This record gives sequence, C-alpha cells and structure tokens, in this order.
Amino acid sequence: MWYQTAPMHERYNPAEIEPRWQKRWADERAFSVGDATGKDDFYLLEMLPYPSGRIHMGHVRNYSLGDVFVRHLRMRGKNVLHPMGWDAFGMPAENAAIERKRHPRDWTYENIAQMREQIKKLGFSYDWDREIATCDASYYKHEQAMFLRMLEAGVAYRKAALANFCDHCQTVLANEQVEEGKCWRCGNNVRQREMQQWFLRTTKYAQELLDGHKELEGKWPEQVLTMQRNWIGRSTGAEIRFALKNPVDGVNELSVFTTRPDTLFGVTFLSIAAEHPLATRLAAGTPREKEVQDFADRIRAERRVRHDVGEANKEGVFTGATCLHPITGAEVPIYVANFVLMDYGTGAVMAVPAHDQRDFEFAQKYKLPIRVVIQPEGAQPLDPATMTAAYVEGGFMVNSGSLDGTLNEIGKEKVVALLAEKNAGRGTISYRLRDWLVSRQRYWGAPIPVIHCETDGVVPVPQKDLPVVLPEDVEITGEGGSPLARHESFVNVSCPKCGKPARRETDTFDTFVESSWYFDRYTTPRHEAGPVDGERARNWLPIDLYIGGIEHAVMHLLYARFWQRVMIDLGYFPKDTPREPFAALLTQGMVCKEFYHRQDALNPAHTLYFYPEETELREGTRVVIATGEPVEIGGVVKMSKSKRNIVDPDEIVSKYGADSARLFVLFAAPPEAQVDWSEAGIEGASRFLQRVWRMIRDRREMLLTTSPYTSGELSENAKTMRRTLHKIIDRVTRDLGERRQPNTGVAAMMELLNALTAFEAKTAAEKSVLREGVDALVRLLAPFAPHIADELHEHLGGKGTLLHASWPAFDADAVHEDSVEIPVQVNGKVRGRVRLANDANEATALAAAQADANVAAHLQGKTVKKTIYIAGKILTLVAV
RNA sequence: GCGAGAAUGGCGGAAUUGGCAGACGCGCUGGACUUAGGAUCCAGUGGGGUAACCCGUGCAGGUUCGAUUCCUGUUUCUCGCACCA
Repeated sequence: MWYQTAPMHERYNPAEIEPRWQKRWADERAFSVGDATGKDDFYLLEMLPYPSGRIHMGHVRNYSLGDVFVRHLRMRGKNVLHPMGWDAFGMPAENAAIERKRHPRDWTYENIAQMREQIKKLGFSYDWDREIATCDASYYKHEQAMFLRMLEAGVAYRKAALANFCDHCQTVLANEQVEEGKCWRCGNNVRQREMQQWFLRTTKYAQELLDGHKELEGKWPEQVLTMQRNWIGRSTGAEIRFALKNPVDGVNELSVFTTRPDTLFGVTFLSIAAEHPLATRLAAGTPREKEVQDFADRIRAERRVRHDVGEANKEGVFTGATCLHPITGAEVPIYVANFVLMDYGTGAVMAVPAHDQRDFEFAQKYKLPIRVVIQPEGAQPLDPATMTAAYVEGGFMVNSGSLDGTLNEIGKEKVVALLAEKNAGRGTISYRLRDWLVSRQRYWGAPIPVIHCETDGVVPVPQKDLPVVLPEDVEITGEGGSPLARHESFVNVSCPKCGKPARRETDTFDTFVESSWYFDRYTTPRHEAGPVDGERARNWLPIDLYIGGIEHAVMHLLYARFWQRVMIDLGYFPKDTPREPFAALLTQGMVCKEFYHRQDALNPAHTLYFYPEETELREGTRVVIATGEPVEIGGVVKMSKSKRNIVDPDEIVSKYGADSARLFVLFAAPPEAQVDWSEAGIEGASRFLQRVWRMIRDRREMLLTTSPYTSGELSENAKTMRRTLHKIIDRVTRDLGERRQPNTGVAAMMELLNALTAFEAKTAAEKSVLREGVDALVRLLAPFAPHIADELHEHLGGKGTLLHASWPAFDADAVHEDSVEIPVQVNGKVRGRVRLANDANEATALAAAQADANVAAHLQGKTVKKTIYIAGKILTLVAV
C-alpha cells in the first residue's frame, strides 16, 4: 500500500493529518488483537455507551483516558485488548419510536453507525473486529441460555412481589433504579404495585460480594467500595421469636430481627409492618379489627406513592394482641407501626424505647413504658421520666436479670446464648440487599425465554428454540403496557411439554443484564456455542483496568460482579477464573461548563436557558442577543441539553482536531475530578501542538541528518538537556503507568518542549542530544495525540505508525549528578543553597552552609543547637 | 441524621515517601515583529514591602528541626445512603 506523505507545512493542520492517519490505521487493522498470549496481556475497557445518537464530551473524556493508557501499554510491549460495543437495548429507542415513528431497531443501528464514526474521528484505538451490539440476537441468545441455566440452578425465580412501578415508563424498576422515590430514567414518582416478577438471587451472593471487596481495596476508589458496602448493608444481630399469647390461624409466634439483642430486657412492645401478614390477622374478629385494617390500608396506600421519602412522624395502632417475652415471660403488646419496613429483616421489630430513637418517639406518643437496660459508664443513671432521647451508645447492662453489670457488647452474645438455650432465637446476619428484579414490561429488550402453560406452569423455552427473537412487526404507542403482550403470534404458542396452547412470557430483561457480561463476550465475541469460550476467555480476565463514570458505582458494577460469579459457578468458565471481573477501576469525573439563564418574564417560576451563541457581551454584561436582556451566569455544572451548556465533540474536532480535544480533556484535571470545559483551555492544548510542530519544522533539516545521541562526551549544556529529558521520560512513564495521572504527564511534555526549544544545539554531540530529545518527545506524545505524533515521526524520517514503536527508555545515568544543590534552612526557613557532592557528609554540608553569606547572617549571634541533614535533600539548622 | 471525599494565586491545577508551596496551562501586564493582531516571539505575574524581609495551602489547635501532606476539633461544598431495627 502506498501513502502520500504530506510535505511538512508551515502550520500544523489537524484537519488534513487526522483523517489520513485514521484511514491508515484502519487499513492496517492496527488495533486488532488475537487471543491472550499468557504473557504481557492487558485488558483495558471503558464502559460501553448507550447509542443515543451523538457522543458527548463525557464519552470523549472516558475514551481519551482509556486510549492514552492503551497506547502507552502497547508501546511498552503489552498485548492489549481494547474493545468497544453498544448497550443497545433500552427505553430511549422506544420513545424515539413513539415520537418519530421510527422502528427502535432502525433508530438504534443508525445511532450506532453515527457514533462509531464520531469515535473513529477521535482516533481511539479500538479493535472493531470485536464490536458487539447487545440488541443483536447473536448476543442476547446467550443471555437467554444463561438465564435458563440460572432458572435450573435456582438462581432465577419468579414471585409475586410488591414492585416499584413507574406509570410513565409503564414498567417495574429494581430498588436501585428508584432515586428519592422517583424513576431513575424519567423522574416520575414510583408507586408500589403487586406483580409476578422475575428475580435473580443476588442475596445468595451478598456475603461473597462483600468479601470480594478485600481484593479490590486500593484498586477501586474507596468511595465506590463504600457505596457498595452500604448498599449490601450487612448487619449482625439476632432473630428472636416471641410466642403469641393467643395463636392466630395456627401461627403461634412472631419473629423479629434486632442488632441489639443486649437490649432484650428493655422490650416494652413489638412493632410490625403494615404489610406484615399478621398485621391485620392479629386483630381479626376483635373490636379493633376495623381500626387496624384502616390503618394498615392507609400506610400501604401512602407507601404506594413513595415520593416523600424521609422521616415521617411515627404512627401506629395497637392490634389488641400480645406476646410473651422469651426470657422474662412478661406480656408485651403488638403494634402496627408506620416506620417498620416489610422488606428488611422479618418485617417486625422488638421495641426498646430507652435505646432506640424511633421506638422512643413512638413510646412517648402512645404513652408506652420506657425501660432502661443499658447504663452509660460513669454517668448519671438514666431516668425514663426525664430522658429526651433514646440512649443508643454502649454501657453496662441493668434491669437485665442475671446479666446485670455485663458490658453490653459482651451482653449481645450472652443474650443470644440464653435465647438459644430456650430455643427462642439465634444469632443471625441480615442484609439490606434485595434480589435483583430483572423483568421489565418493555418491548426493546431481550425476551425472557419462558412459556406459561396452564398445565405445566412455567416452562423454559427449549434450547433448540433459542433465541427467542424479538418480533419486528410491532406497534409502539407508549400506552397500555408492553407491545409484546399485544403481539398475537409472539404470545400464542404451544407448550413445549404438553403441546397445549400456552402464552409466551412478554417481559424483557432489565438492560443491566446485558451490561453484566458484555466484557466477557468481548474476549471471544464470535463464539457460537455459548456466551464465551471459557478457556480462551479466562486468559483475558480479569479486566486490568475498567474506566467509567461513578454513577455506575452500585448498580452496574454490583450486578456485573454477581453475574461473573454465577457464570463461573454454572461452569461457563473454568473454576479457577478470577471471580472479580474488574481488577482495577478508574472513575472519571464529569465534564462541566457554565450556563446562562434568566427568569422567564411571563412566568417567573420558569427559568430560561440560553446557548452561548444566543448571547453576547455588551459593555461587560452578557445579554441575550435577540432581546438585549441580561442573563445570569450559572455555576459550572455537568453538561446537559436542558441547561444548554453542551459542547459538541464533532465541532471541537473540526475546529481544533481530535488530538487537541484529547489533550485538553486529559490535561485539564486529574481523572477523578470534574473537568471544567473552557474554550481557552482547548486553545492552549492546540497551541502546544502548534509549538511542537514548529519546533520540529524549524530544526527539521538538521534533525534529518543527525542520529540520536548514544554515547560520548557532552558539554554541560547538553548534559543538562539530557538530564531534563530523562527526568521527564521517567515522569511521563509513571504518569501513564502506576500513577494514572495523564494531566501531569502533559505538563511534563510541555516542559520538555520548552527545554528543547530553548536548547541551542551547536556541536555535533549537542545536535544528537536534540535529536534524542525530539524523538523522545514525539513518542511520549503518541498516546496522547497519536495523529500528530505519527505525522511528525514520518517527517523525521520514521516509517509507519508509532503504535507499536518502543517507548522511550529512561537512562538513569543521564539523570545522575555528582553534586547536588540543596536548600539550607535556618529555623525552618530557607536561607540559602549550597552545592554539595552526592556523598558529602553532615560536617561538610554544615561547613558549606556556614560559608554561605546569607546563612551566616541568620546564624549571627546564635548557636547551632541541632543539625538535620538529609543527604541530597535538605540541611536544616536549629539555632538559638 | 449517617457515611465518603474535597477545600492551594484572578482560573484549571502541581507538589509522587513529612523536606525549596504555586510545576504546567489559562488569564493578565509590558515589550518585539507587524498595514493590522484575536497569529507568533520575549519578559513579568501569590499578597505586602524601596529593600532586607514578612505573610501565605478553608478556619482553630497539636505533633515535628520542618506540615499542602500526619493528628484533634471546626466551617463550607460535593457525592452517596436515608425510619435498615
């Protein structure tokens, strides 16, 4: 293949350079990678995007971070897997169908095509041979097969449950998808509705998911681990059974969960949730029946509209029933209370008003007894009559029979032992984590592969009939639930077991199911026989570095960790496959920008937002061009369409080039911090590349006839240049390596450019040092700004891309100095500097310091009481 | 309320292991070149002071010869969770 090398123009012109190199990389399939080789393999992945149609700056940042590491790793000889694909199922496609009368499939694939082009224009080095789209039947058929195995293994199951239902999206949501009582997607209120739903038994893995964090410490952001830990919400306590005084319908006890068994002797009543099966039955047939029923109904109804989350007033009603304290035998009343949750613990709690704030408030309101059983050490004894809040700290047990005087922490175990003896309870662990609700009443998702038969119940779709392909001839109106349920030929099937007419399941999977294993699929993306070719796939795992947004801290990352374990346990992978799929995680910050707004004159409650181009500066005030009205400058917030503060990557690429865009987002802030978009900032990045271009162009003739320095005597000037060069090589190497801080790497390269520009190469040896430095700069630049780097490399006589060129080697000798200048402090302040031999001892250092005029002046009239000498670093004199 | 994180010039940020605070970039100031400059190049740029020097990393303490870094308290902000028994 022959490529025309452009002449080296006066000015750097990314618009000409970038498409040429992109074509070359593509033609050479430069980013394709084979199987893991077992040596120097590296799997780097960025979270797969939803194909909304256009990429945004958040994507640019995410992929720039990934690509800079990937390209660096390749140059260091790693075999890097760096794939890209599409999280292609999901609601926006259905909304597009409703709003624009486009079929979700067409809309999705067009978006994919468009975004793929945008990504390619940025020069990211993906192995496109491994591309996947999760909406493709060749992908989801494996998901369906896995689900059937999970069904067999009891990991997947179906139950009627109160589910979070979003009326707007007409679908149920997992707990994780409800944010402040609202749907995470559309923001509408979520209500509770009882439905038959499919679940995956994430709770079975709760402990393992928690334990797995140990392996991730230091490699995942602490924040993410904390969020997951809180979400799993493990608490240690006891399950205690209280015998009902009068059994109802054969039920003779009520079980509660508590983390404070040490307060058992302080129980003065029991509280149960309105949804608890016993709530209404306890009062059935008594004068209280109606009151209890009404109360339970009301609380349940209130909970159906969950928008007002927060601590409501404590409220409850006496059921009329009582139970017996398992140790003292005392009679304890049972209340239905609004603050007890059915889906945590057992849905019933033992109330210890003296030592639990909620119970305290409840007891005060309903004039229930308060009994102190924990006494703080060395403080005034607590008095129920004067207490204004529950005492929840530790102390010694009192009023607790034989356990009086025991430290409450020890008392916990003793009470559990006592209960075990009486067969009334046991130590147990409770988790906040719920099973994952995976069914969605949506069209654009992977069909759940089961059939409902009147005779045989739930029947899995036989393997040979997979995949259950999503029918294409559907009418999407956005009303009346899932379009699949109205699709006659899809729904009406015969039972695979008995052959009688049956109904096909019309729910589809939550899209988090697809994103729970796509990273596995990338390893063997065209494997037909199953989701992965286990052995070959295992060799790529775990993912060495996963990069994405913090917003996926809980849901996606927890589900993926769960799914990976299930796949291993079901035998899709060899048993020794790492159970943690993501060995290291980098969560990049948002891309933000200021926004312009003003109050709507016609409707003061309404805020109007303006695009920057709709405004201009007039005499120092930013105004709306059309009306002349001043706008307020809002804070720097995440780019969003609604705030009209988005920057289109395409426009940036055509104006400044991909290299400048990449360089800017990498330079502007450390990866975890937010980046504030600034036009001036990207101009700075562009200017830097211009200066690199000019520096090389101005010296090109000389450089082309010079080879890089290898050995020989050097002038002081050249030695200094090489010292700077190799210090910077070392810095950039570590910034892209273990430090993962490309921002400081960019700064180092800028310093190198400044040094090279200032360096006057006169002798042959100095010229060879310059050539060494220029070659190194171009290579250091390659991961950040690959197009210009490859272009400059060719202009310097190199052949082909730097993609697999060697990374500049750090020469420790170049950095070595025989003497070093160190600061001299007198009483903590720097008063001078002295140049010392590397091996100078303290006495020599002190003598040199005392010889310094300024140091001497500060020591005038004082005695040096103490000397601290850190060789090569600092000399500190303490003088009085 | 609970948990986690952050706070450094006019701005984004740097300081990698407790050792010269402010690297690098933006912006700004002055100058050069120029018909022109929103291009480019040079110089300067934390505050105060003629200077010596003093002050300075949200605030108040502490440890240390030495603290942006470690400890205690506190304020503000961001994020997460939120009646979880």
